[in-house]
Amino acid sequence: MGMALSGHERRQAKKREEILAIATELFLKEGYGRASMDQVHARLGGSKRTLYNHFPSKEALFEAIVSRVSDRVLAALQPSLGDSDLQDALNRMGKDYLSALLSPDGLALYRAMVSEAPHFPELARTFFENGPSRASHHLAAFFREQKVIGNLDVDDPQIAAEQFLGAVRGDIHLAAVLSAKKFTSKVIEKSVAQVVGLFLRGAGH
Amino acid sequence: MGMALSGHERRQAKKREEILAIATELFLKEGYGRASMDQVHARLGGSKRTLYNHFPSKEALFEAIVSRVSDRVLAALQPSLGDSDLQDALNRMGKDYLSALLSPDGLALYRAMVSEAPHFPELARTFFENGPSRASHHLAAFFREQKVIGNLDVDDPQIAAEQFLGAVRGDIHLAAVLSAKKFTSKVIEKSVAQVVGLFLRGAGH
DNA sequence: CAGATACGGTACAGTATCGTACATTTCAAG
DNA sequence: CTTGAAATGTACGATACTGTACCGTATCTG
Repeated sequence: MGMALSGHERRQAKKREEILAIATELFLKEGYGRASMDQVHARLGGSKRTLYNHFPSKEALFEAIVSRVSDRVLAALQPSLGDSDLQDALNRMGKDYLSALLSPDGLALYRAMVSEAPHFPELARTFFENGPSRASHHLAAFFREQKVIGNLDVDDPQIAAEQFLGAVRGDIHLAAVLSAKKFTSKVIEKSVAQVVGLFLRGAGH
Repeated sequence: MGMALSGHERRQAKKREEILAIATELFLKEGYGRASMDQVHARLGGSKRTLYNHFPSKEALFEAIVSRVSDRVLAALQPSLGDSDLQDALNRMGKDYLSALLSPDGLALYRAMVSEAPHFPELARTFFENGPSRASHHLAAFFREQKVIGNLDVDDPQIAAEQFLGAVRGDIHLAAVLSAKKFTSKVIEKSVAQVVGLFLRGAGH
């Protein structure tokens, strides 16, 4: 790894980044349907041919964008489940999870995937696997550990994890997706704390 | 109510229904952006002018569609919380709620609203108020009753209701939205049952 | 320096979009 | 039967979209 890049390759990579940066902003803001290659080209300047040299079609450009933003957002979806207190771990985990979902990129990515899933089934599939599914599996593994130790008593850790995260999303996530209204971290923390409280009373010890 | 309809009014109303039926199918299947007035006109037959006489613009037609489908779907979101056993009531309620969300119209409506919320903020607002918000308020009222009776012990019934419904949705709803995969009622029932079980252990008595 | 490669700028094809115009025809009411 | 509203059929504007063609310029490599 770390292959030396020739001048042309560096130049090409730089243009590619420039295109992706501009197109990402536009696509996430306007959505796939309303964003146009002409708009990308207008903000990018230069020739339309270079744009189509880097990305042979609008779909290809969209897929590249989603792939990049996914990596950026979904990385924050499997936060540290440290070895501290169980309650603290769940609280921090829930807060990080919800914060990632409510970030501008998180919301835009969610909208884009829900909107275009029927036309990009493969993309939707990998999004689900690497995003929500991965997050719940991560938490489920933690639940299994805690179950072995005896800190937790749940039937099916996998389903429990999915439902814990669902409860954390609550109505807040959908409200944010629909209205672009901001939620303070106070509200997030309080909501998460109540989920954790109820969950531990139901499954703790 | 029950105003006598003249012949012209009946005729007009019938055409309006015909347009709405065709357009609803198309818009829910293709989404607002990909569906076109020309497609509606092609399937409808007749003149384009009549189409535009009933609905002055594509946006107006979309709003009428969403309003109708909302009424149809969201009616099933506040199912009966009968006066029977608490556990049974929650199970039946959760199953009805999730079934409505996973119905073809429920999924299509959800996709449409998430997709177009930025461009139809007013519509998105009423959708949220009459849909998810109303459902959680309905359940919260039930929780308050049960709290008074002493069957339930929750801090904030409203938040508890939102989180209960969020847990019921779990990952199933998103998976259905993204992949159009069907879920059997067996899976739904089992998932709901586990939520109810955990919830009642945490907040019961 | 010579040749290859990427980039710039503009024009264009071909199609699709929303919405309108206009002359004609069906249909219900008085 | 007369009158007026609703529906028809089809042709258009005007614009926007994706993707291509052509030709000149700049930048890196050998």
